[in-house]
Amino acid sequence: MENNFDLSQFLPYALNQAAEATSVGFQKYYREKYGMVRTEWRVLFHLGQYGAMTAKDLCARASLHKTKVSRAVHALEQKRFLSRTTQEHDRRHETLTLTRQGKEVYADLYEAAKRYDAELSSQFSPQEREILNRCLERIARI
Amino acid sequence: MENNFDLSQFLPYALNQAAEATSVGFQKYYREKYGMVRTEWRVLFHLGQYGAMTAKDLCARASLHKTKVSRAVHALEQKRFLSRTTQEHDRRHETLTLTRQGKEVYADLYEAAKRYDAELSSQFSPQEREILNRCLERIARI
DNA sequence: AGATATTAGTTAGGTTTGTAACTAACAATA
DNA sequence: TATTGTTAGTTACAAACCTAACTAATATCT
Repeated sequence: MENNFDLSQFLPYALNQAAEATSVGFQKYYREKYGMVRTEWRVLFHLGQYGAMTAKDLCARASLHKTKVSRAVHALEQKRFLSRTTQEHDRRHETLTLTRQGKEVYADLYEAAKRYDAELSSQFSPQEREILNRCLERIARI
Repeated sequence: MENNFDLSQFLPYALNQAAEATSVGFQKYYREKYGMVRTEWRVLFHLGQYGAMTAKDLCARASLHKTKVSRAVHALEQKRFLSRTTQEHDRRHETLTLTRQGKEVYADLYEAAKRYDAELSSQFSPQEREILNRCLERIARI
């Protein structure tokens, strides 16, 4: 068994370590300021970026399980960050929309994310950053 | 607010999505074959790659919390994949060592990981792969 | 030596997650 | 119009997790 394969270079492992390392810093922000957990942040961000949609759409877009989304939506509703309206033509669907407050929170987190990302990016050359993005995107679509 | 910053390019998010995507496939393997969960796999791999060590060392190396390690060690002990021996000179420390069976499992998972990694890597040029590794390593050390 | 502090690892209690079973609304078929 | 199937979203229960408090062993200080 040749020893050419190191744990630290095993892609799933390296990705997890890196993801964990970067998440911690940002998590602190939305957690302390708004009492949100990761899934809630994701749901909020998706709604902020792509506009109102159903929970189903959100699941597909964010690769989140429907139970996770269901709970996050409930939590965000309690915080008055979003509201739901049942669709008339099919009462099984409900449209999720950010409230004014939700939009404000989104805007704040958006700016924070941009700053945080810029800070992280400063560790890379433009070429590295470009390749990194490209690779991550490709992997996510597996 | 310029729209030059997309969620899918936010590093923590992109890393998490990529990590999740790659983990699923491999997880299936050690889960179904050995009934192991992620932390157990990590502990086993660290012991396999770097040899016997204490739980404390493992925490530091793998960036895992001591409670997670404690439980994983317990589970792996139950499965007879590792054994512990209290150190004579300081009875608070216990050395974790893979059993013969543990080493066999490690060897199997090692080969599986290598195959899986090769499969993933086939999606990248050598240059991309090199830069990706380098970037991930740098991020993990934040 | 005796009191206090530190360290390695475990346990406990509340929270979050994951899987599976559920409800309610609609669709399709007979 | 009953029956059966499908779909969007929720709930229940068990497993996993996090934080904090704990035990036992050693180190330090007086």
